[in-house]
Amino acid sequence: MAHGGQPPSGQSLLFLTDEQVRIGIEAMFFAYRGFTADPDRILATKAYGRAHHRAVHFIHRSPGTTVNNLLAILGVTKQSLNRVLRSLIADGLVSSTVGKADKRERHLHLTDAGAALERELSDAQRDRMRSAYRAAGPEAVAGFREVLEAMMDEEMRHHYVAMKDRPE
Amino acid sequence: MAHGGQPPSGQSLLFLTDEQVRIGIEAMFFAYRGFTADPDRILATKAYGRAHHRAVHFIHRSPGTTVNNLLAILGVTKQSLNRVLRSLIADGLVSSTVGKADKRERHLHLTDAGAALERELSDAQRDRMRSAYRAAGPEAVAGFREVLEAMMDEEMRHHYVAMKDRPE
DNA sequence: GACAATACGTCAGCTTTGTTGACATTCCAA
DNA sequence: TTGGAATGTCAACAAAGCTGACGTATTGTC
Repeated sequence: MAHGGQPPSGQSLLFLTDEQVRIGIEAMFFAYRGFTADPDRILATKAYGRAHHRAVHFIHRSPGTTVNNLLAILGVTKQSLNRVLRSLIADGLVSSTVGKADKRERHLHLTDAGAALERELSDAQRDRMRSAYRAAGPEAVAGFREVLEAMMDEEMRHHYVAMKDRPE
Repeated sequence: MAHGGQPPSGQSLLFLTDEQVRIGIEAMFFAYRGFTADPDRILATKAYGRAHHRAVHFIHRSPGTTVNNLLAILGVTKQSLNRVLRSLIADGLVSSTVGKADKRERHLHLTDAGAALERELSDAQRDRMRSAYRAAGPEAVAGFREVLEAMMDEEMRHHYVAMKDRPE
C-alpha cells in the first residue's frame, strides 16, 4: 500500500509518494477555505449561506434549468434544495415558471436582484481566483484544472465537462 | 471589472478571462466533492463526520499538538472542536495529556486505534488523489499545487508551508 | 380510459457541525 | 496577589444536510 518512506520505483514517479500526495490533500483543504471565504463574508451580511450561493451560481450558469437538473448538479436532496429555493423565490431573487412542453417542470431564472447578488458573489470569488491564476501562470493553471478534473466522481465530471464546453 | 466577453489585452492573458476563471471555480466545486467522498463513506459507517477526520488528520500530522494550535489550523471555535475531541477521547482514539512545560496545555496524540482510523481514511483519500496525480502527470501536479497555494488566505498559507516543509 | 411513473412541493423529525455567550478552573507571570 | 491566558463545560441556537411519508399535477403507457 506504499506506506512509509519507501523509495519510488523511478525518478519520474517521485510525485506519487505518500508524502507528496499528503501535501496535495492539505493544499486542497487549506485552499478550499480561501475559495469560500470571500463569498461567505458577503453572505453572512444577508442571512444567506453557501447553499444559496451554489443555487444562484448554477441557475445563473444554466438559466431555465429545472429543479431536477439542479438537484443532480448540486448533489443534495430535493428537500434540502427546496428550502433554499423557497427563500430565494420568496425574496424575489429567483423566478420559477411552469414548463411549456412539460408542465410538471419548473424552470428557474434569476431576477434582476438575483443576478445582482450572483455578480457580487462571483466578483469576490473570481478576484481571488484570478489573483491565484496570475501568480501561478498559465501552465500552472492548466495543470490545476487537469488534476481537479481527474479528482472528480464520474458523474460530476460529466456535469463539469458539459458546462465547461458551453460558452457563457 | 472585466465583465462580459471583452478581449484580453494579450494572448498570454487569455487564461485570466472571466470565463476561464469561472471554469476554475466550478472545477474546485466538483473536485472537492470527490475529494471528500471516499472518507465520508467510511465515516458514515462509524458515527463520525468530516470534522472528526480533520482532527484525526492533523493530530496524526503534528503529534503532541495543543488544542489551541489545532484550533488555528482548523479554523473553528474551541467549542466546536471540543465536541469532536471529547468523542474521540471518549472512544479511545485520541489521548490528551497535560503539558510538561506549560501544564495549562493539553498535548494530543493518536492512540493505536486512532492511528488505525487515520490510516483507513487517509488510504481512501490518497488513493483517489494518487489516481488523479497519475492521470495528470508531474507537471500538472506542480501547477495544481501552485494555484492552490496562491488561493489560500495568508494565515492558512503559513500553516500549509510549515507542514509541507516538515517531512513526515 | 385506467394506471403507473415523473416532477415538484411540503411536513416532520433527525444529525452534524458550526456559532455566541456565560462561567469555572488552572496556571503563569508581573 | 492579582490579572490574564489556556482550557473546558453548559446552554441555546442556526445552517444545511439527511430520511420518510404524503399530496398534487402532469405525462406516458398499456
